Amino acid sequence: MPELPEVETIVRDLRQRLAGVRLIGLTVHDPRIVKFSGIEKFRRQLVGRTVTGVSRRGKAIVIALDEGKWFLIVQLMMTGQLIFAGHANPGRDTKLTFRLSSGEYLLYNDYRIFGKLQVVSRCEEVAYFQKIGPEPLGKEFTVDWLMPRLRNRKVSIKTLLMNHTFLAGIGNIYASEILFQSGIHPNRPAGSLSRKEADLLHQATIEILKEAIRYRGTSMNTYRDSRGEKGGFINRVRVYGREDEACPRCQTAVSRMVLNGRSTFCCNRCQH
DNA sequence: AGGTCGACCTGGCAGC
DNA sequence: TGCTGCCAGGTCGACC
Repeated sequence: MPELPEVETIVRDLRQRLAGVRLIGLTVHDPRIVKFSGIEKFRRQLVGRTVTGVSRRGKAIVIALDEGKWFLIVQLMMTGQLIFAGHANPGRDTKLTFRLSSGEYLLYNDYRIFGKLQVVSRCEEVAYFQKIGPEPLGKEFTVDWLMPRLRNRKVSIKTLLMNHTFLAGIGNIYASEILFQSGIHPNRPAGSLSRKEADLLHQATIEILKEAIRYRGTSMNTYRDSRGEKGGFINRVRVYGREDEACPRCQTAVSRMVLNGRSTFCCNRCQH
């Protein structure tokens, strides 16, 4: 479900509402969501600790506890949600309920149970952090970084954009949107991009992600922010999920194809 | 090494 | 109505 803009939206909200808040209780409604330790250990690692910071790396939420002695790492994967509630009533998909010292509750919902929550003392212990590439909105991501890394790659540029060991945080929706914005066809071998095209791709990546954060992300289906609200970028999506609708640039029908097993949307006339 | 594919899960929906 | 098959925003490991 959530990609970089959605996770960033959630992180900014959590930072406001969780800073200085103590976790005073934890109810596990579905033990299958506790995957990295036993339930009792998981509870002991969390209950009584105070949130001292919230940040993001790739699509993972990093919640610092007790001045960074511990970290709760949350990967929402496809269908995870972190939602504040004024009551403790779990919904059908609620897997965890945190009771907060602020009087609120924080629900972890996840109907497919793909999500991962783990408590570590050092973030480097998390396998995902060991392998992901740079942040697309960070200083390291420049055309000079990008260009040599495209060279000789035969994989489609869309598949490469979604590869988190290459670049962190871009998933299926934004890969299609970024390529439309760049005028580059998703099918193009990554190594075939010219310097000019790499430049367009670099610009579009930053523009689209920033715009999506400004609109609080995209809700195709299950994404909700920490208030339980949908993301506003759904109204600004150019091609994703718009098969047969008019391309916003040239009015040609948007086409859908499958690349690497994932739905991919583009305009065959605007994107080369 | 780089690239591709299925597995992990559940539920909604289209089609018959 | 009720069944079947397909689809879904991510990540990992097995395989070629």
